[in-house]
Amino acid sequence: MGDTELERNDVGSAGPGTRDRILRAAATMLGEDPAARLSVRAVAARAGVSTGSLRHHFPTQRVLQDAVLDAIYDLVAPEDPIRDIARPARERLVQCLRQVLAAGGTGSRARAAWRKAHETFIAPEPTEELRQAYLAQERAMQHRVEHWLGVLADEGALPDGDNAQRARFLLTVLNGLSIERALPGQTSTLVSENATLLHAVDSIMGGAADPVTG
Amino acid sequence: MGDTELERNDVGSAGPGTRDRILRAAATMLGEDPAARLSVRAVAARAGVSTGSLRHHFPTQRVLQDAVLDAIYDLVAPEDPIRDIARPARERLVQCLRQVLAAGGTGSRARAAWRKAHETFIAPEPTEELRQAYLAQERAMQHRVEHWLGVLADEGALPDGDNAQRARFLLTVLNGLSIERALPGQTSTLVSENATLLHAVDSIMGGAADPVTG
DNA sequence: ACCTGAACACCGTTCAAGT
DNA sequence: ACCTGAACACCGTTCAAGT
Repeated sequence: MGDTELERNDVGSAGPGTRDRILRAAATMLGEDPAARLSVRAVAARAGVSTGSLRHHFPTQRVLQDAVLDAIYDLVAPEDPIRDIARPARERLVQCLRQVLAAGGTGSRARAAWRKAHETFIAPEPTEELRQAYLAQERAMQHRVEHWLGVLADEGALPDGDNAQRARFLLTVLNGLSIERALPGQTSTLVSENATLLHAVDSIMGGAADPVTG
Repeated sequence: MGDTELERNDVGSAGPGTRDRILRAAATMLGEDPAARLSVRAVAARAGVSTGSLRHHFPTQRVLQDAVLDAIYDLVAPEDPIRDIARPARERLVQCLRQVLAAGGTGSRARAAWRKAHETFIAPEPTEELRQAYLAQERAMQHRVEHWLGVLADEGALPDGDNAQRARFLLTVLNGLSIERALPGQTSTLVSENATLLHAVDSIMGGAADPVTG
């Protein structure tokens, strides 16, 4: 995996090639509107290509969307801790998740973040447009976590299984931890948050016999 | 609250009424296949009703799906199922957790619940008084979950371990699922929420070898 | 108020046909 | 191998028309 690049034009000859043009068009559309749906026809039209041609390069809509996300991540995030093969797999995964969590901040920053989330996504009536905007974010996160799981699976550190569902599970745990950071509890955030994260990771890695209990 | 019922036929007169028939049809379809997509036409046909009529009772697809979930939870969870020794332990625990989740509602009710939570606990500066108020709630929930774990442990259905930490973990998952219900995603709430809940329970019961993967 | 069914504007995927 | 565009079988939503 990881064979996703936006550019690799061979010699002078012609322009970027159809595959790239499609990827570019889709990325541009996402740039203009993060909630863009990237339908076959819309992307094909934007790339100046037929739907059949698009399907030839990206046999399925899911493949297209993943490829676009991969291409964007390739541009934007050169490396992350998941590739640090010196350290054990589960430790790296926890590290990655902790990074996501850290982005939400703690204390008043966490509260501000959720205030924002509440204002934009929860308070207003959920129009179709809003739903799409949120789904775009969610899909990006989901894809990121799935990417990490994919790396571990390639190493053989993760048993075969439904990585999409595993990612959903981990994201739910992250959401739970994140909202708890914004709530006025005290609870040994330091200890119990970490235990929860570790347990969640262990539960998908199938390694530990009796997790959580410590 | 709790105004979601599958049945409440008045006197003799006619059958269940269109709204109920639709709800029943959808619930049946979910029973047959938990991954059913519940499209307008499929549900309408199954209920023996026109798409227009379906739309009259459920103005949007999202409303339909929320209503079905509410109806199912209403049917299925009348009172504390933890002591129902006829059924397997993990099933009962899932049931209890689902009940907690159901109390938060779906759709606009879920959003209202989180709006309230936001107003009272997240938005204001966390005074000591506020923290105590929240902690009281949290402790109640924690205690409830620990109670369930205690019952299962007494049966020998749960390996020895730190039930407090296990409860914390489960509450975090519930928080995550609950906030996701208030967010405008669509994501097969029906399927993936259930998978997440099952996985969370399996992970603390230490039973399954390779959970989540299905 | 409740219900019908056609119509509209979209989907994703398939495929014979071209170059 | 790559590309085209029509065709198929679906969507969710809207709406004039009936009762």
